[in-house]
Amino acid sequence: MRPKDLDAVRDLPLFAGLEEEHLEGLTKGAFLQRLPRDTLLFEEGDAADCLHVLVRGSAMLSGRNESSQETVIEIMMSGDCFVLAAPFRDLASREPPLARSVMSLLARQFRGMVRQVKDLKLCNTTQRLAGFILAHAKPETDGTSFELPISKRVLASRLGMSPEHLSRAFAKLSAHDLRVEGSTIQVGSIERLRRCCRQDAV
Amino acid sequence: MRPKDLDAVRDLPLFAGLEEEHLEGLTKGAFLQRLPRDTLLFEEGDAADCLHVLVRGSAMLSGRNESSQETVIEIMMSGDCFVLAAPFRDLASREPPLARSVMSLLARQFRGMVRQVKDLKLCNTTQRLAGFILAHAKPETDGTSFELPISKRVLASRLGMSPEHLSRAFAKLSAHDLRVEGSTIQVGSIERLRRCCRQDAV
DNA sequence: CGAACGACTTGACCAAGGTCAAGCCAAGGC
DNA sequence: GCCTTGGCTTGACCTTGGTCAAGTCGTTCG
Repeated sequence: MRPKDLDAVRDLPLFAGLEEEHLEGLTKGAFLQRLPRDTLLFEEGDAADCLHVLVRGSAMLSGRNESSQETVIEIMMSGDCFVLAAPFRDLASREPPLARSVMSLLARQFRGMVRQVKDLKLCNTTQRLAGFILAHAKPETDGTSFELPISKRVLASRLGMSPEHLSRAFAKLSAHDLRVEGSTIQVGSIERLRRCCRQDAV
Repeated sequence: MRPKDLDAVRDLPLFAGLEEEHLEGLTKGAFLQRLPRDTLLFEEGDAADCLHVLVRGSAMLSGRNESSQETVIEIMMSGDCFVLAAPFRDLASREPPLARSVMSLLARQFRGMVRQVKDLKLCNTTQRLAGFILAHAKPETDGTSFELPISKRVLASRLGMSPEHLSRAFAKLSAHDLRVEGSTIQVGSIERLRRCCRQDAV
């Protein structure tokens, strides 16, 4: 790695105040990648085994729907770091458990928000509701039922739709083996619900 | 604080593996709050001086528009922790800088996503574009101009609209002292742009 | 018990934004 | 120079979902 690029990395706010020896260790194995445009850096589910630092150019974090539409969730510019999961491993073994816990909690909350952005951009109201129900129906067996933890008014707001439209979304799902009675939801078929999330043609 | 509640807190995954003495120190000043419904716990901008652990009931993280509409961004249930910024202070002084940096970076990325969720739910396309421009127009002086760092197609996707509609949004803003020429944006009046974000009646 | 309230539903209408098609224009290839 | 390509814009049309109003039903309060 060229000293100039290495310096750019070492000067990042992320590494500010780090002792030289620690910094040395972290950047020792570092290498510079020059990537052609439109290169896929990594995909959801890949092992996060690299901390990426964008030295020049831009990169996009994009999300994909069940129906494989795509949306740009965040745009990274020079100096931005991503896949922070990467330094976790090192930190995890060296640092006290509390730091680790806080980081993993933050990371989880972050993923939750990314998920919500994806849903808002790529799913219609019925699909978002179906997704919410799927996430809350435990155990994931046909016929399982659960109580809505919140009022339908609040649920509508959380899902980004009007209360009126939430009603209509429930009505649509009722045609797909879902029973709604007050705040009790009974899922007739997990699979049919999943299919609602995937396809738009219901 | 009742031993039973204290135990519930100590058993949280967040504190898993923590040495007893450290745990003692963290929970020593803890207290249980019983809050009536609809209590406002804290607002954006408040000093984050408490780590909240939800023992029973539910809480909402909600966002508010410039035009003071409101939306529910996340719903917290029993066992959830929030305002993780809180333990930062303690950690920051005790832990190595890297852990601190990673946490603050994660926190920043998290806030970015929250911001995006708010925008998607509460702003129309023109307002989102105006917001993006305001965030990228540096210095924040009338007449300032800058280059779009990405293609308009990608920008549209990032802002959650079709490329066609992005064109129309630019056209609308052109009536408000914004000049667009290729990928060069010139902001005639920061104030007028801000007003676009606030009001819906343009 | 009856009134009032609040949460939800339903219907009619409307507006924001997506889609499709056509056209413009600058850049690159022949 | 001319043609093609790709990014952007514009217009016409349509879908999704919001808004407004009315109605139902269960709960609380006199």
